Amino acid sequence: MKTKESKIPEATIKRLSTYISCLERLQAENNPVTSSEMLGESCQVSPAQIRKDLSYFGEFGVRGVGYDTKKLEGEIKEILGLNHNWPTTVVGVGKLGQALLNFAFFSKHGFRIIAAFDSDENKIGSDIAHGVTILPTTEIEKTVKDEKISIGIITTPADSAQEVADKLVAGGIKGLLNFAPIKVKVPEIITMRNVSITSELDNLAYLLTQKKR
Amino acid sequence: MKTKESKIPEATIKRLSTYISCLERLQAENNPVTSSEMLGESCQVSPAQIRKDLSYFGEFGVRGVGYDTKKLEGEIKEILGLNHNWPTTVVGVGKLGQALLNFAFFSKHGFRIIAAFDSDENKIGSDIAHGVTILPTTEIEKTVKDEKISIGIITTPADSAQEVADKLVAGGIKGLLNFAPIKVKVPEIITMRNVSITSELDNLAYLLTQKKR
DNA sequence: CTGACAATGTGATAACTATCACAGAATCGT
DNA sequence: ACGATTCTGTGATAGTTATCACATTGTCAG
Repeated sequence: MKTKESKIPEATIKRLSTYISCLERLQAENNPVTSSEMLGESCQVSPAQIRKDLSYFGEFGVRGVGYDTKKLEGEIKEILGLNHNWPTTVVGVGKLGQALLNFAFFSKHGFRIIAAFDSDENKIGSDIAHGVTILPTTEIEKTVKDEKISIGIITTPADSAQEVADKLVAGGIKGLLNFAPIKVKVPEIITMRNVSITSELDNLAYLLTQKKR
Repeated sequence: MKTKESKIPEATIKRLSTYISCLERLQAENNPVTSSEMLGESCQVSPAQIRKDLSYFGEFGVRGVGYDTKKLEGEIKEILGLNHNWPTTVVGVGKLGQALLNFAFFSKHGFRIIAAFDSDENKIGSDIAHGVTILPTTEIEKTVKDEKISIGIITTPADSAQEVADKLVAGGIKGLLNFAPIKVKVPEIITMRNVSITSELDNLAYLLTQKKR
């Protein structure tokens, strides 16, 4: 895989991820080969867009034929770096944290959950995390350092999110995914993404309001 | 509020939602008035961007002074339609569904949870939904119709998401927010948004992979 | 071997979004 | 009362992303 010099639109990366699941579905439906048109149909993206997205990274199809679904899935996973084995942790074992820990997706995409943390003593050592060890949040820095954990997922309430992020950063975390409804500040070097459930709902409200007119 | 004819960038709408929570924080920190610079600092958006975003909808500030934090928050909620009291339902009372039902945000932003649905009989009538009635999924169509529910939140596993969406649509739902990791197909008239936790994680993996080079 | 065909890969173009820079408007001190 | 000051609102501009259209390349039948 040769990453062509220039920079890739963020939207392209987002779509690559959806292509993976569409390719999985196409395989399950017995399509060893697909076209940009068929794939586009399957994931609601224009065929030209798909070809353009892929062209940033190389040539994966065969002209006049299409794409090998299985091979293309592998190529995209390679591009996204899903074949690295990312040591991951979840901080905040509330309902949302439990939902994530219960999520088959992780192992399939190369994320290995090393540990979970919570500030509630009653949860320490309990079985709610599907086999994952739950440690007190005081152990975050040490554990991240010792286990070389590179990805942290924050599923705490808003008011402890910043504090938890600081601890993860102190331990040497590389990337953070924040579900708490607040903007967490971290040093430039840390890769940070926020998932804002609230803004998705607000967005929906806006679209519906518009439609009424 | 006068919506100027032209169409608004989706990114603008996304940001408006974050402005709300930043304005709340600024108020909590005793700032009755703020500037585009201070607000920008607070939510990591450029001052020019904020002014441009607001300018699509009217004039909300005072030149030489800034914005009344409380008033601006109200104006943005008005723009987004968060004062409408949206009857809402959650389908799928697993961990993620429970997390959402437990989420104070809803009432503050005008979403009123009318009912929740699950296919698991043991959950019907149980107390896991924070006071919200849990009904069997067979009741979806009727309830949505009777209660005039306009927003549906899908938090089922992937394999029942489409089926559930169909029932909601049959009941006359207006907008859907889908958390299931699959693209659900609905008629054009329905407003649909997908929250893809998987693609956020994939995105993070990609960014980290890049950084290594 | 060759020509008809099918679907990719990509340069050119159009559409959209963000940034810049400054004119305009309100406040405050003297 | 007025000039200095401040910060908004916005037209112009630059930058980014998606779409289009077609040249290119591989397949397959006869």
